[in-house]
Amino acid sequence: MKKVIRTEIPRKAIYRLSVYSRCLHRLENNGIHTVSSEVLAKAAGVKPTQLRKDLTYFGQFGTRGLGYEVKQLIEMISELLGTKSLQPVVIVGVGNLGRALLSYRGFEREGFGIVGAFDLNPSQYLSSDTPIDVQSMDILPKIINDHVVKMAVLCVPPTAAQEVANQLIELGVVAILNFAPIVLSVPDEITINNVNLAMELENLSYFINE
Amino acid sequence: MKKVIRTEIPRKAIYRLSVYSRCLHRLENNGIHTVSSEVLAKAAGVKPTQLRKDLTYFGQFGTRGLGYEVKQLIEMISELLGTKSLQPVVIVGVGNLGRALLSYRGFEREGFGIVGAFDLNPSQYLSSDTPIDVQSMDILPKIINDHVVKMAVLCVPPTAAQEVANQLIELGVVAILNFAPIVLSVPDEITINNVNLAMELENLSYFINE
DNA sequence: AAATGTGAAGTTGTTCACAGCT
DNA sequence: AGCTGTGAACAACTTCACATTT
Repeated sequence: MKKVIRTEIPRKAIYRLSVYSRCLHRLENNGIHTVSSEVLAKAAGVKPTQLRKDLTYFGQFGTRGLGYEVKQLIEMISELLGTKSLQPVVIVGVGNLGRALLSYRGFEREGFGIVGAFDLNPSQYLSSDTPIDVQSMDILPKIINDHVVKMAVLCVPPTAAQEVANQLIELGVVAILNFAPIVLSVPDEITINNVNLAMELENLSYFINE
Repeated sequence: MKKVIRTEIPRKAIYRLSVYSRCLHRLENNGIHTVSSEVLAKAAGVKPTQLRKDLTYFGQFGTRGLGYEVKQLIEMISELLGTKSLQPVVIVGVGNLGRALLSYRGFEREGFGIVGAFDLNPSQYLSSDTPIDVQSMDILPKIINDHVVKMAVLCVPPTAAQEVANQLIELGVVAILNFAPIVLSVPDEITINNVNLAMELENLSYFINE
């Protein structure tokens, strides 16, 4: 039944939850305890009705005549997104981009713990501050098992991406953040999010032509 | 009139052009000269009708009974996206993420030339292979002018993002790839593409809850 | 015969308008 | 009185069905 409900919730609405969460944190830091859909929506760059509709996909969290309690909304969003506990993540493929993501410490800051980096060519890469071990692909199964890893960041070359994705799925990974510029074909129950920086630039380029 | 046509083309269709382009290059490398919407769509992970509809937003490029000429389609897409000539880009904000993007050489590979990196704290950062100069923000106007830069990658902290965006727009930048996790408010004629890695992970996290 | 191009139908996502709480 | 929650209207996007071309 949970599944049925989920298929009815627009993917975009779930993305927006992350946006709302960020805005709410900012409000909280400013000592604001209660917020109306109008104010929060403005901060998030959406229409108030959309915010309200998004929230009602998951339940009723506001008080009519008053608005939403900031703390409670934060709580419920992080509950929904499953970000209350640290989520273990592996990075597979440590070329230029993988290295870049490793030295960028953003993942850790946001509640995701990188429990391993893997590549065909294991090595020790000295990031700006701490050394990071890039392990052999042989160790991948053990690490995924030991840490019960469900999430992977995929930075291998496009030619290898499908194969590695299959491998990850076989090992129990159910969500992949894919940086390889190819369309992965995976079973329905696996979630893929694609990030393609070159595509973002190309897209911008389209809008430049004056 | 050009503008009018454009507003009718779904943003998603323009993203898909990039996908098609990649697939077409792969086909070309495999020595394939002609492709049907069915085959190309499969490679791109979309329905054939969608591919055809997407293309007809821009004109008629196929031959009935035959399909599309690979080379010609590649040509027309890169014409549309404006990727035929090297587009100059500046990176503003060289913290962890900015540094990561600099050492990742993906932009250059895809036809975008980084003509400058800027930060409040100029420095020389030694990337894995070549040293990169991080220049003072004072030089930004000169560089943007000299290279006629229309595109910027924004990696400053969220608190500074809006201000820097305003500055860039003032200087003539019309397209911004924004990595800062805030909603930028800009004039309609400016295009913003947001990339937020933490949000992508949070989104995946939602789908993990078994 | 094969495959594109496209108006129309269908689906999904957004916004409106207002009923219903507090 | 103020602001949420929501069915209904609307808009955007996708898919279908088929006429059209080679």
